[in-house]
Amino acid sequence: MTVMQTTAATSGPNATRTDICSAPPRRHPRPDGQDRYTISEVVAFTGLTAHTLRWYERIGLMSHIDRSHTGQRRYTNRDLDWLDFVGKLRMTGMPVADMVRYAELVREGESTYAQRQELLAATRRDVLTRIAELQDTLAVLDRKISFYADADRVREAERTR
Amino acid sequence: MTVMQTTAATSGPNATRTDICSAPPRRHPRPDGQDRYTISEVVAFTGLTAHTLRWYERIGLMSHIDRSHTGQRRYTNRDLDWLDFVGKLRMTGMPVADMVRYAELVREGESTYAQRQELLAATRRDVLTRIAELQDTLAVLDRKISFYADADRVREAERTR
DNA sequence: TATGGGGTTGGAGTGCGCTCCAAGCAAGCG
DNA sequence: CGCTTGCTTGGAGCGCACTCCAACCCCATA
Repeated sequence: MTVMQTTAATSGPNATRTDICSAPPRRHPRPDGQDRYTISEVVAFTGLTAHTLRWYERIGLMSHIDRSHTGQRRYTNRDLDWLDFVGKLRMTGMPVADMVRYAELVREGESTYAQRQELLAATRRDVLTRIAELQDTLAVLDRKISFYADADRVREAERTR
Repeated sequence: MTVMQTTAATSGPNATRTDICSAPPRRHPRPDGQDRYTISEVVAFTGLTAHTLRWYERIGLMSHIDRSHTGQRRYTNRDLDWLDFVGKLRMTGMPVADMVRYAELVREGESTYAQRQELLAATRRDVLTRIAELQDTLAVLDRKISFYADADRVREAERTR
């Protein structure tokens, strides 16, 4: 059975004073400066639907998105990073309401660092629990699968007996 | 970061010809023979609600449950084992409809061994993917958490400067 | 100028997995 | 006997996370 390792990351002193802390090693479709993506581009990049993107904005999961002169949304690289992170949180099973709460903390600024840290730490604990549960499930599946494999072997033996 | 190991299990030739293959190392509340649990006992054991237990039966996720002479449900150890397994499948994110499909295969008997094996193998692949995704998420969380920890440190330093 | 292809909105609808309700029945107890 | 407790049923309702609809706007190309 393969086993993955979690890399503990360091965020150096170059961490900028931005909403989205600690720049991820992600490559953006276009460099900063030319990052004014239409909603359909973001759909293509993220796999989310346009409905979902607009809905995220309505419920406050994304802060106000830039608009073109005709009122169309123009997403930035930073928005993509945030969507990336939201995707991670979604995978942990965190309810959308909690993500909105985190987004609000981000909008409130640096004074909420401690609360954000605690929220993420709690999430981290949940994730560890989830992983352990899944490992457990994996063991059960392996047991059952090998039961069926054995049954197959036995039948084969009987057939060629 | 700790890492769990998945134990590959063997199911010996003592595997009985039962619906619920390969007996788990689970301890039952009462030994076989005295296992006629009321619905509220099962609620206590499993953490599910009575509503959910009845619903599981209605949709075919559990085969018909024994009844007392007055028509009340009496669950067996085997039923508990099945609920245990269902709980594992639920944790993988498998839709209830798929679990019902598996339950149907079990009811159809030995002829469906191959299909069951394939279904479980697919589930197993999903679980591995999920675990990998969660490990990934963990790395992101760790990065952000340590960003906030660093920010804390810096502030502390500034305060006592 | 018409047509098509993108985008906008508020609000309604959907699918899943429960969750609850109302009405009723059987057993045990004071 | 009345009362409580625990169970029964079919069907309705709920919360979540989308998902879609209708009506509209803007702009580029034929």
